[in-house]
Amino acid sequence: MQLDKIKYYKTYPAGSSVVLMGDPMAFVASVVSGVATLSRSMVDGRMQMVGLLLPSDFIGRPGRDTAPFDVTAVSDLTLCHFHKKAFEKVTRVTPHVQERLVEIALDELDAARDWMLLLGRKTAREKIASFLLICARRLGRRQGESLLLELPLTRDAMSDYLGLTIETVSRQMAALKRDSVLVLEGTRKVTIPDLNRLLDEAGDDSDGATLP
Amino acid sequence: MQLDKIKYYKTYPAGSSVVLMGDPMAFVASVVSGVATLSRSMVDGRMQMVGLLLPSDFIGRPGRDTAPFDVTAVSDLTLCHFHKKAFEKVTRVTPHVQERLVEIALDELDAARDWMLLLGRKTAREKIASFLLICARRLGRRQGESLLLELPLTRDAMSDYLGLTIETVSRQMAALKRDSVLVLEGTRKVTIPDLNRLLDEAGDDSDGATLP
DNA sequence: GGCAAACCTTGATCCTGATCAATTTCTCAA
DNA sequence: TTGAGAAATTGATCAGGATCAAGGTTTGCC
Repeated sequence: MQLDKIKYYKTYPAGSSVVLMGDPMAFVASVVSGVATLSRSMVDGRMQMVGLLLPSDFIGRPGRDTAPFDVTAVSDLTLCHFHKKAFEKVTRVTPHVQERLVEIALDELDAARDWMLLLGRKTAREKIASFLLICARRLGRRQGESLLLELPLTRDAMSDYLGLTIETVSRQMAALKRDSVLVLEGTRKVTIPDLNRLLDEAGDDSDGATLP
Repeated sequence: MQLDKIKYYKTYPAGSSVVLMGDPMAFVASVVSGVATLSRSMVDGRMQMVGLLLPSDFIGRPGRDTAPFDVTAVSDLTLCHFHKKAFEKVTRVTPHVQERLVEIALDELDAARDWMLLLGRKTAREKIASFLLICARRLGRRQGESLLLELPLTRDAMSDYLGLTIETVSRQMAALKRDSVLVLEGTRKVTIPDLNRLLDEAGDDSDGATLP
């Protein structure tokens, strides 16, 4: 499609900033590899992650000029960029792409609203379970009865995702491990022996987890 | 515009349900008068408001069939409906409207992300102050130095908005009143003598509040 | 391999907001 | 105007998660 002509790749090292809040944001992009986060923060340093971007996810705000959040590479990250102006010129004459953008925005909105329920009403244990479930859906690989998963975030980033402290994350991970809801190998490799068990722990209405 | 031909009005009494989670949602609409809320809830009854709709706001999910949340009229409510199919037929050939839909979705997404920061990281007092600020921006009327405001929600609905209990909402309202951040006349009428004071209490980076 | 820095865990204590329990104040219909 | 139900306030107590404070483990660099 026409978009192919205006794209270019760019990489960011783990920990580096892609965009800072308030910066002009002259591109849209999609994640090729690696993990990025969107976050908002308060003057005193408190911060809340408001978006988690995995490969194939879209970053950008067609029609907007400045970023209302920080975008950070939490692992080495490769983005496929499009100059925003050029991108907009294409979309303006391609209703199909416009429709897709509405689609993407609504998906993010749904995710944000689930996340709001998590932040506002779930217990620490439920938050951890919910997060693992979200990761499992995107990154999990079946292995016999159980599900193997490599966490995309550090404990610290998980605490920013969930509105908790790092200590509480650590303790609840330990608790879920103690209760055999999960098996840990190191800090990032998680095995989930029984997905329905995890679903219960997350407190979600169990519409049977469908997975890759 | 073409949309005028396919619209119709409908009213809902205070407290009634407009759409239930999982229901097919064959319309899009905009709020003419009254207040509606979007909310998600858990099996055990815990619930979190995820959207607050005031006059001129848009309800609906072009391209989606079922509602992932409850829509409730919290006051008597009048909506201007459009059959979704007809609406989609119009938008498909009207890039301008498509663009507007992306715009609307991104606005909601920004609001959802601020809301996430509030839910995940703010104290009860900051939550209340932030909520009053949001209301003030949409509904406040200048009166000399101060700002007059009629709250669109009960204490109970405020607690669902903020991820608190009704008792905490009541106590923090009392505390802000005690500290002269606001003046209450009855439970719904609020006067804000000094908006910057409220801004400080909300913990937001103070980009001077601009108001009607 | 050795070392430093980052990352993670674990324990003790504290505090904010939840919970439980009465009242009190509104609202509005008869 | 009155009375009943809804909405809101207020008090006492509790508990989940934050905070403070050490240690223990990885990771990666020289």
